[in-house]
This record gives sequence, C-alpha cells and structure tokens, in this order.
Amino acid sequence: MNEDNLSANPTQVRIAWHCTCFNIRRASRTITQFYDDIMAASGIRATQFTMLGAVAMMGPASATRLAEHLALDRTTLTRNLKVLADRGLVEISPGSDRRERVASITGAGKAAIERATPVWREAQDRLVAAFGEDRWRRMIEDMSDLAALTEE
Amino acid sequence: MNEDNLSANPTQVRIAWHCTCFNIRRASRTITQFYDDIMAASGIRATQFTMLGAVAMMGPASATRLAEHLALDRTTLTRNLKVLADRGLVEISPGSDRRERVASITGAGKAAIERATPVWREAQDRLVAAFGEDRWRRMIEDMSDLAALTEE
DNA sequence: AGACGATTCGTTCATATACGTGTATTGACA
DNA sequence: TGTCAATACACGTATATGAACGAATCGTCT
Repeated sequence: MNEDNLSANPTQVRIAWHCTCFNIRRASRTITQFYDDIMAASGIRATQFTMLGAVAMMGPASATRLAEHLALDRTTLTRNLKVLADRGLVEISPGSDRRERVASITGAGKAAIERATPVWREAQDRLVAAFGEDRWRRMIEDMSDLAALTEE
Repeated sequence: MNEDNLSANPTQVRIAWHCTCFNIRRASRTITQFYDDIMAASGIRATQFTMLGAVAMMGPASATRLAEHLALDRTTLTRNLKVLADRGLVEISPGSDRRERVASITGAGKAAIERATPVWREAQDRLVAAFGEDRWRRMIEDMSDLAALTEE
C-alpha cells in the first residue's frame, strides 16, 4: 500500500493501514503466492502440501479431527480433501463408527510429499533468509499465539 | 495445533509447525472469523469493510489501481467489488478512458462505513488489548514488511 | 490514416473458506 | 427396548482468491 492519497479522509487511512485483519490477509495472499510460485513445479500447492502433511502425520483420521488440528472449518477441510482424493493422493474410507469417514495417505500421496518437500524447503529458506532468521522465528511465534488467541 | 501425534514422522511434524505459509493462513482464518463475528451486526464483513474503505479513500478509482493498492489480484478485486455494487454500496461507472471502469462510494456505502466503524473498532481494540499493544504494533510492522517482501 | 504493441478489462475454471440445513448414526437414559 | 440428544457428516449457498484466455481500447510510429 502506497502512502499517496493523503488527501483522503484521515480516519479511513488510519483504519486501512492499521486493521489487523487486512494486514494479515494481505500478507497471507502475498506469501501464499510466493510459496506457490516456487512450488508450482512440484505439482501441488502450499495449502495442499500442508493438508497432505497433516494426513500423513495423523494417520487415518476423521474430518473433524483433521479440521480441529488445522483450525479449519470441517466442511472446508472435506472439500479441500476431496481435491486430493480426486487426484489419488489421499484415500477416504468409512470408519468403524459408520458416521465417520477417515482419510489416509496413499502411495501417490507419499510420493507427492517426497517430491514437494525440497521445493517447499527452498521457498521456506528463501523467505527466512530474506526476512531474517531471528525476526522470522519471533513472527511465527506471534502468529501461532494470535491464532490461539482468536480461536473461538 | 496440538502437540500430540508425536509418534508421526518428525520431518512432517517440523514442516507442519514451521511452515510460514501454513502459520499465516491459519492466523488469517481465525482472525478473519474473530472480526467477522463481532462485525456481523453491522451487516458487512471485515474484508468488505476494507474494500469499502479503499474505495472511499481513493475516490473514483479503476480496478487496476485499487488492486495494486490492496495487493490483490485484479480479477479478485473486480468480483469482490461486484458484491458491494449489487448491494448498492459502491457504484461502477465507465471512465474517460473507455477501457476503464471506475468505482466510487455511494451514499449507502458511506452509511455502511459509518455503521461498521465502531464495531470494527471494538474488534480491533479487543484484539490489541488481548495481544498486548507493543507486541501488536511490532507484528503489524512485521506483516507489512513481509507482504512487501513477497509482493510480485 | 493504418498498423501494432501496450493497457484495461471481463469471463471461465479451479481452489479455499465458512455458514446453515438436513441426514444418518451413536450412545445414554427412561 | 424405544426415545432422544449429541455427534459426524454431506450438500447448497455465498464469498474470497488467482491463472489463463480473449476482447476492446489507446497511443505511437510509420
């Protein structure tokens, strides 16, 4: 955001520049694109990499459990998971509790993680280096706390 | 994210917890909901409040200019603007350059801003108080720098 | 005046996100 | 054992987000 347009209502200006929600959404957009651009070659996006990692990490897990783990709406998670299921990276199967549908990683899913990890690391390393490691570490902590603070 | 599931692959675990993209997207989700919950009574969401403010602040402005200002894709901005236009909060009219379509705030749009501002402020104040003012200020700066760093 | 690259935009496709509603299943309780 | 609240989910609706493609317009250069 440029600092021109100072002719405008100063209240608007102050709100726009200081709104936490705007600032974090803007950073979220630019960072997602930064990661996605670098990860494009791997065939999966940063969001999908996260999702795949969660499934791999949590083993066969229900949608509700995965959603809580990622602080993501359950219905959102289901739909995001479906994209991966359609590509054969995860498998959705009925659980012992017949209301549940559990997700597990497939061989292709593991392969996708293997393929994407070095590229993810490149994006991560570049960002950390550009931002400064100490400052980056502090910021991750801030964001983690912020998420915990605003969770329900 | 809980710290259970330590039985899982430690590489996955480290990636999941440290990924900048995941952390900022998660915080973005929870904070957006935090603001939206409080602002629900005002009839507009935090994202729309930002958008309205940008239009009010920049006067009649083209989609491209608004998009650059907000670090938002032009097509995304056009669509978000359409939601506000359909509700009569902004007006889209052809510019002197006939390729352009400029957006300006309407009376109803100004009224919506007036109505939403105190509610926005409540959300903002609550968050800042809970997070701590100094730490919050530093974090806003971090996010702003981070966005600038990863832009384009 | 005509040609042509550059600019501005809309549309389509795909994904990410959450809410509300309705359905199936489970577990507990009368 | 039948009832019923709680749980787990799918689906429809709405918004937010960006890439790819193509159309209209503008400015410039010959």
